Amino acid sequence: MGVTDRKEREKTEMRELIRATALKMFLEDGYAKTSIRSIAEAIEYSPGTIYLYFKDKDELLYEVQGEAYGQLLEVFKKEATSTDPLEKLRQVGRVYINFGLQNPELYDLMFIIRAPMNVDEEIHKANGGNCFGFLVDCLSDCISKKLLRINDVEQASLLVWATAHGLVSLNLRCRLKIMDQAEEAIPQILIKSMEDYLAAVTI
Amino acid sequence: MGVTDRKEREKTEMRELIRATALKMFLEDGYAKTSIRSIAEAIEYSPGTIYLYFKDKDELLYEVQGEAYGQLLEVFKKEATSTDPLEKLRQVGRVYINFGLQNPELYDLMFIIRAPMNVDEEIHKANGGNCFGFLVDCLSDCISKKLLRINDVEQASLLVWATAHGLVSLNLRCRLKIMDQAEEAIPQILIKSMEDYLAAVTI
DNA sequence: TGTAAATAATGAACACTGTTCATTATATTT
DNA sequence: AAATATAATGAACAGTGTTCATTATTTACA
Repeated sequence: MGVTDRKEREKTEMRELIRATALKMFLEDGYAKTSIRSIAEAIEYSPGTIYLYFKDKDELLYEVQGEAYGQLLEVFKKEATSTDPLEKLRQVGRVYINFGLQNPELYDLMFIIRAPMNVDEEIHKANGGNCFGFLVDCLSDCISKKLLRINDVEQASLLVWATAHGLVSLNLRCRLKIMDQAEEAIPQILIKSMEDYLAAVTI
Repeated sequence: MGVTDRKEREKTEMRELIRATALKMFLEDGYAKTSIRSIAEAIEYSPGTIYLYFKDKDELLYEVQGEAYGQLLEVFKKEATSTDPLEKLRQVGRVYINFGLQNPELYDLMFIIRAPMNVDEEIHKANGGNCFGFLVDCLSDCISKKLLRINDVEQASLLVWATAHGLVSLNLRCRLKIMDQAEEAIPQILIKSMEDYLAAVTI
C-alpha cells in the first residue's frame, strides 16, 4: 500500500512542520506569547488543524522541551570534554550558565515554565535524563577520585544544578536587580560565582 | 476639611481591601489564575473599579510582592536568631526553603513569576532590600570571622540565595521529577542539600 | 433646600486567548 | 461516477486584561 505510506509520511511531516514552527516562535517570542492562532497563521493553516496533530498547547511544549534538552546535551558533549574531572565540572557549569543566558526563552520553557511535567514521555526521559546524567557522571567521577567535599552523588548533582539554575533563573526573572550591579556585568558575575562555588566545594 | 480627610481615608481603605483580597486569592489560586473579574466579584464591585485604584494587574502584583518580602523578613528575624554566625546562616537557609515549600504560590510571585520588576517602588526597595540585606549581614559576619571559603560578601550572598532558590524553584516547577526520589522525601532532601552545601563552603 | 459641579462606580465593548465541533473540501476506494 | 473515508475549516464558547462613555452618588455653593 503506497498510499498509506505516503499518508503516514505526510502526517509526520505536518507534525514536524508544526513542531519546528512552534520551536522557532517559542524562541523568538516565548511560550506564553506564542498563540496557537499565530502558529497556524505562520504555517498557513487554520487554528483547528493544529489540534489534529497535537492534543493541546502543552503537548507542543513537551515536544519542544525534549528537543531543547537534546540541544543542551549536545553542547555538554561538545564543550565539556576535559579529561580532568574537576575541569570538566567547571566546563559543565560554564556551558549551563551560558546556555541559559544565550537562550533565555528556551531556558524558560525547559526549567522555569509552569507545566505538568510528563517525564514519562520517551523523548523526555531520554533527553532530560541524559542531560542530568551527564552531570551525574561528571560528579561521580569527581567523588570517586575524592575531589569533592560532598560525597553523595545525587545530592552533589542536585546542588550543582540548583546553584547554576538559581543563578540563571534569578537573572532571567530580573530578581538580581536588588543587588546594585550593572546590567552588563551580570553574565561575568554569574560565571565567576559558579566557578567560586565549585572551587569552594572542591578539596 | 473633614470631608477630604474622609475621602482620602475611604480611598486608602478601598485600596487596602483590594490589595488584601488580591493577596488572599493569589495565595489560594496563584497569580495567573486569579482574574481581575474574580477579585472584583469577591469585593462586590465591578471590574472597572479595580482600575480606579490600581493601574493594572502588575501593580497589584508589586504591592503583594512588597508585602511578601516583608513577611519573609519577619520570619528571618523571628527564626534566624542564633549568635553563632554559621548557625544563623544555617537557620536562614532552613527558613528560606521552608518558606518556599509552605507558601508555593507566594514564593512563585516573589521569585519566579515573569514581571517587569520595578525595584524603585519604595515598598520593594524597603522589604526586598532588607530581605537580601539580612542574608548579606549574616554572611558578612561569617566572612569577617573567616568562617567561609568565599571571601566576597556580595558573591557569597548571591551564591547562597541562588542555591536555595534553585532547590526550591526546581521543585516547585516539578523539574526534580527526573531524579527518582519519592515525592514525600523531597522537602527533607532540599533541607539536607542546603545544609550539606553550607557545610561544604564552611571552613 | 435646590441645583450645579465633582467624584465614583458601572458594565458593555475590544482584542485577545485555548479549545471544540458541525460543516465543508479533498482524496481514495469501490 | 458514486460512495466513502480522511483532512481542513472557521465559527462559536468561555475565558482573559483593559478602556471608556454612561450612570449614580456625593459634595459644594447660591
